[in-house]
Amino acid sequence: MARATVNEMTIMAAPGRRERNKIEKQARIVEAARELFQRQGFAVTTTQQIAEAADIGTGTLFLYAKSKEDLLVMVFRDEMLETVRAIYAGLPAHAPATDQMMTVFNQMGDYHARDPELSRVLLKELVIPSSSDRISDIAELMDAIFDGLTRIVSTKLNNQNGNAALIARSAFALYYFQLISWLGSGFDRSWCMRLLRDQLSQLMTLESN
Amino acid sequence: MARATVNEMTIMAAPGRRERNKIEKQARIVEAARELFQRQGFAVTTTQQIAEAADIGTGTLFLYAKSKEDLLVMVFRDEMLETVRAIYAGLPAHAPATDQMMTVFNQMGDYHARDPELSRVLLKELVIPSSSDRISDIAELMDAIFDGLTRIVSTKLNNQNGNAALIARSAFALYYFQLISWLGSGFDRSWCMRLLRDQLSQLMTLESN
DNA sequence: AATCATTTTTGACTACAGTCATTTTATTTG
DNA sequence: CAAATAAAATGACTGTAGTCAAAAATGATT
Repeated sequence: MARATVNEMTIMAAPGRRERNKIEKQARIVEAARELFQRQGFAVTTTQQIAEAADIGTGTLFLYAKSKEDLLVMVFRDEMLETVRAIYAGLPAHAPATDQMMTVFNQMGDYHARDPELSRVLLKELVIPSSSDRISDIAELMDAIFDGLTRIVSTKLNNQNGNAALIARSAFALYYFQLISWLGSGFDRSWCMRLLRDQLSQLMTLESN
Repeated sequence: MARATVNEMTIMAAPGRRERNKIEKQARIVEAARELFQRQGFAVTTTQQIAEAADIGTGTLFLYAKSKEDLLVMVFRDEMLETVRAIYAGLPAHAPATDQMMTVFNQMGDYHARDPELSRVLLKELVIPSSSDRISDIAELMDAIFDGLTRIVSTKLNNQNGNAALIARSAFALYYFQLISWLGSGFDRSWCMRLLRDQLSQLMTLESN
């Protein structure tokens, strides 16, 4: 009878009402945070402002993000994944491995150069995340980058692919360190990039003989 | 006469009273901070507590450190420099370069393992320092590490030393990234170290042929 | 529909880092 | 030595991130 029907609907919509509300709310929060961080900067934006813009209570915000910094990672997460994929997609196919890698890293650099202030805070949080949720998010992002690099390395490599993964990881570590030198310690960007190129080409020379 | 004598003394002690007070006060602050951070942990220690333990006013603290985190870097600065020098001094002389480097990095790891919680906060601050004073401090520390690594690399290397410096820098970048993976993202320490060893030996193989 | 149980939201509240106008202390000058 | 100047210290105060006990919303059960 009617009862059964109602139950069915309830069950079908089960991962529904509440779940969807949460997702939609989370999206609102992230959007509000993005807009405010980008327009005003991280430091001057208050969590109150974000909560207000997302039309939720102060306390609610911290059910969705562990901290203000955590929020910043949420904001960047999708955008960075997207960016990384776009970079790999538009890669000149038949260039030497070092050049290809430098193209990737330069474009990632461009991305951070759009708002160095914000990227600085982000980097701090990427290094030591404040929640385990964020650790997985970051791992996902890094894996995407690793995979791309591994592909670049292995196509240019005649030997086993166990090495390719290791080299890709090394390449990323080298990039990361230069990123920190640039954004964190104020070294000149192009100086860092030149150094990185030297390091990468050294890394690749080893394997190509 | 008396006047002349007084003037002389005043002049001789000129880089004196005030300067010495400041230096002594700074030392008291750093000691107080060290003791409290190590005994209680960074998060639960308040700047009030530190000021009180150093026997100064709340506001005075921030004339000597730009922030609570800055204070932590001050605490670690000398101790780390010391540690690094000790590590290099006690290095087994005739081991392969990779082994020597791993000895260095393992001992640095031991140092951080004593208080991972504190090292986590420290690492965050090393990556993006909050004052330019600290940038120089950190640069000094890193240079000390670089120099040692460069020495290791160049003794084991037949070719030019321009390469040695570059390799040393790469080696450190690889270490840094594994340190972050371990302390920041919770990867297993020995897993990170094994990976690092592979990366380093790959790096060194390149040059030895 | 009414009741109960569970999950989610809320904003008043707390604790604390960092600031700043005022006061204290050291140094210089007449 | 006293007055004037400069440097350093101070602690009451502010703004804000994050908490938590109470309330509202949702869903289940009869």
